[in-house]
Amino acid sequence: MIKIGDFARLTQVSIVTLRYYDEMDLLKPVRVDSFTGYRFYSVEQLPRLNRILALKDLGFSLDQIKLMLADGLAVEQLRAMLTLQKSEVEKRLSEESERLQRIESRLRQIEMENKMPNYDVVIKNAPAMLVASCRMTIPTNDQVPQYLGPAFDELYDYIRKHNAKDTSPCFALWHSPSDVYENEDVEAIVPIDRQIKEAGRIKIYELPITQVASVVHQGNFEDFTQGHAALLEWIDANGYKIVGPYREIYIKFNHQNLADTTTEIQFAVEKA
Amino acid sequence: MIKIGDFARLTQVSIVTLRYYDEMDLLKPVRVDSFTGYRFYSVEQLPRLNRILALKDLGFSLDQIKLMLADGLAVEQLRAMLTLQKSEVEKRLSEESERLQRIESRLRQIEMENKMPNYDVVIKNAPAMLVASCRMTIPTNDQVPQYLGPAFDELYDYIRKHNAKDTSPCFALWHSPSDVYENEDVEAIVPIDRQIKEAGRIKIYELPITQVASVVHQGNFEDFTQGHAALLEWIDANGYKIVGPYREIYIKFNHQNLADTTTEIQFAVEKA
DNA sequence: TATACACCCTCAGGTGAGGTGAGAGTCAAG
DNA sequence: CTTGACTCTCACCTCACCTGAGGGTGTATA
Repeated sequence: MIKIGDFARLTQVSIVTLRYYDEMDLLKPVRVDSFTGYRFYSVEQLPRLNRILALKDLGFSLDQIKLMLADGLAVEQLRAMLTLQKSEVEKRLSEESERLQRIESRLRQIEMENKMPNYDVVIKNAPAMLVASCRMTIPTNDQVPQYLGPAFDELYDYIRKHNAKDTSPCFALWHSPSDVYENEDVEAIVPIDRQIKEAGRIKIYELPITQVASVVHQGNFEDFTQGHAALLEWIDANGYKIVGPYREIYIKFNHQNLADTTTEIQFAVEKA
Repeated sequence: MIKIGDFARLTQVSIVTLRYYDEMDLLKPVRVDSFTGYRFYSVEQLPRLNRILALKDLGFSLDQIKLMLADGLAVEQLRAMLTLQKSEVEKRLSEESERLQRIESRLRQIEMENKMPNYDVVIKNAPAMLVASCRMTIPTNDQVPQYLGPAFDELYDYIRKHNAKDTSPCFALWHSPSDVYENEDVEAIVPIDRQIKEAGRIKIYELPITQVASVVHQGNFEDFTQGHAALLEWIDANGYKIVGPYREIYIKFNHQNLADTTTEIQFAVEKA
């Protein structure tokens, strides 16, 4: 019979933890004095406690450990739990190593520019949505506004006429690679709230969910290339690769004042 | 002015999280209606939120992020925080990879024996303690009991006579390498609660804190070699190396019934 | 026998980064 | 005026413990 303090010293496990394991039914004292409530342990409990600690060291939760210590658990189940745990640790491992990569890349940027970078790249999922779209070929890059403006007007007119509504900001999709500046294959898109029929060059379809790397650009359209470049650099430095079209989301657009503009730019990416 | 739900959709951050960031003073809505309590955000807040998300992705806590977003923070401090974070991620990375190693080693063991291994190895710190010790050379391995028994008797007699008390179970330290079975250099040790003077072959000193790999053996002394072997195997399979003496801690010893015995065996180790 | 001191108990509350659910108020469209 | 979508606050949950308050227990010493 060993008092909790001595057992704690013996095993190098804190008294609080031992009481917690008691409460969780993981390791019950062999005897609890019904008058004083004192817990008494025995050396025979050392192997069980050590198994608990060893499994905790493998990253299992206390609930899982309780399961694994239950009698009558088949070896097969044990093996399955270990295999599962192995894959989870592998996942965490790769997450941490990507994190490390991101930190190092940001440190390099700070070394070079001697300030916090202007753009923060975020990985997120562009949700699936129903859209009205209008796809076209634009001869030269500087004609993009002349082509996109009317296309969006046409789309908004069309969906209003068909009693649908836009659910979020409109955007453009570049299907051409990002280093092509002639005869670009561009799609003007407005997300809408209900299925309507197609007409002429206006198509209605469900855009699937897509993982994207994104940055937000504020201010003049002309500085756009900076954000664009920062995003491409980040994608490259952090081990992603571009797997789909480039999006420009017109979150806030002010005809009067082009400097008062907010645009999100995104590339569909995957881990390389 | 954007309502919280739209802002959440736009940024792919949950409403609950946005409210939490408001409460934490990380990202305050630009306006809160004083009557309804409705929060209103603006597109100008997107870059700040994206910076928060990017830093969170680097593994920083919200408190740290708040610091990093405060104006007037020098680039030097930023760099320092990133460097610190880098080393912490590196630590976590190596912890996870050791964890993975341990899981794999246990899986291999299960494959081989088709059951959960009998011994669980635990890494812990043997605490620093004041001890009375008696070191000797034992000619052959089978004479160990004949030498250790009287030595412990002598030690317990001595400390009782000098008004000290033992604070935890006695143990033996093997200073010879574990593959030597002749003229072994062994030290019998009893931890005591106060400084007393030395006499003859009895030495009093402070044993320093030591990292050890340990297993508990229950039952017959003869099966001892199994635990011993399991421990050595584990140390090898998990990337540790032995850096100090081998300990045998006599947690429970029963002269009448040698099968009713609990012993902890430990090797001083370090990560290889 | 009084007291000092080391132990032990339970219970409440905290950690981080949100998630869940209840109950109630707000807003726009039909 | 009702419906349905949206928003608010508040309280409680997660996990593996840790901290502290307030009080009881056990043993050695003055």
